[in-house]
Amino acid sequence: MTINKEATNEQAILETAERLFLEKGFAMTSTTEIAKEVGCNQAMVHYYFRTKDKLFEAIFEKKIKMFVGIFLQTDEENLPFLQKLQLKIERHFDILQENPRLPFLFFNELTTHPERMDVLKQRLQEFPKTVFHRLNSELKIEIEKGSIRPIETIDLILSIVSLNVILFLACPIVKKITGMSDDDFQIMLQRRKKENVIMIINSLRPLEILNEKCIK
Amino acid sequence: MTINKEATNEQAILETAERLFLEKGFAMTSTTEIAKEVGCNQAMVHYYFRTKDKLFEAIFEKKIKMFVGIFLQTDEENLPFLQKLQLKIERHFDILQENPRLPFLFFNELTTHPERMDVLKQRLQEFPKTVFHRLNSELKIEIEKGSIRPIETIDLILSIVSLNVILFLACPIVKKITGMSDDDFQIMLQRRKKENVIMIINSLRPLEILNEKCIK
DNA sequence: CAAAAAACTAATAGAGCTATTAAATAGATT
DNA sequence: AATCTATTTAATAGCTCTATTAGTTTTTTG
Repeated sequence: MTINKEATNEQAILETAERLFLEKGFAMTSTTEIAKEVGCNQAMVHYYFRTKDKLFEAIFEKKIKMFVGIFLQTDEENLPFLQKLQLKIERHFDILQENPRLPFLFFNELTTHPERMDVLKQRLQEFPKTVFHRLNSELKIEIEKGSIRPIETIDLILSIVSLNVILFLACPIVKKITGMSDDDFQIMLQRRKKENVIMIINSLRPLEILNEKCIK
Repeated sequence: MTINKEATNEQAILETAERLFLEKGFAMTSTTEIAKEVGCNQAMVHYYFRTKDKLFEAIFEKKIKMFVGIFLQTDEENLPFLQKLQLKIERHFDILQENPRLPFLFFNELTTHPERMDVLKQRLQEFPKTVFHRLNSELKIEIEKGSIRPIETIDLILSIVSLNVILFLACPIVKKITGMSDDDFQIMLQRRKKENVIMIINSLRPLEILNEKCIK
């Protein structure tokens, strides 16, 4: 019990802090509040983590590692391009669903504390150089074959991230404005996951007619 | 000069506050800082706006009005559906380009201060009932004609907003990670505006082959 | 020009927050 | 049991922030 408890207090602070930071962001969460929720003295938070900032960075870095790690998974699949793409989109969506508040935290903290981007950049060093280039070369092949329309790799990535992320970012807003229940929102999420795949893959089809008819 | 200056001080506070709130959010901006930037006494901020919260809401409501107002513009256009859609997407993107920090402010403040959503909801009352339904009925007609694939109206709206918004939200992150200059970013924005239109419109084409080949 | 109103400021109350310190308690070790 | 180490706490220094108050300066107005 005691050995457990010793490990438990530091862990409890970490977990509570994570929850509160994700809920309300760094600025709106105080060490006092964290301690109150854990049920310990406020000084304990500083005993284990020295500063609020260090506590945050411990959590932030962990989340970045987790997030990036999954993308660095080697694709064991030897599938056609579009099927691989579909799996990637779905996997990305799944990660978000498991960490629905992560986009908020990332955008919010990286915007209000640009210096935190250094951790991110350092952590992401190899990310563009592997994931990006892998996707890039596969994409170029498909475009040359004419099986998908011309598109910049960065645009495709941005579009996938953007479509997948929006509902998690807008979740409180959508719920409030539509008066939707949690269950309804979950249903919407499921539909949205499929819709995003269709959206992306359909949007990659060669243009032809479109050029004449719609885009000036 | 004096008459000008009197009107000027309140105005200066409003403008400076707007800039700082957009830059760093509500929590990270103090009335002391606003006053310092304006070059006036900190009590002035409270003289004109009583509380920091009221000052924020004055700005927030103005921004919402502006943002919603543009969408409520009657579409004088009597164009084919897809061309109208293209114009809407482009107009939406333009508004964002003129207010690049607005998405950050909206997502950030509505998430950390859910009570602010009441202002938004009240302000948006007729928005869904006009814009949404107008798009909805036009969309259903096109779907029945078979000229575009089946899609929920809310999904289309979310996709447009999401694709248009992402770069403005991710701006600091993208700049930092890619080391891109401001000019390069502007170029990217221009490309992205076109890409989003192509993306959306292309993604609305009927499915057929896709169903068999790619989506299980 | 005198009185009234408006604009402005210095000072500060009062609250909350981070971080530290010094002391107390509990657990492990010899 | 005595000592040492790790954990925990109370107290508080020191800071920053919001908001108010009471008084001063400036502008307007009769």
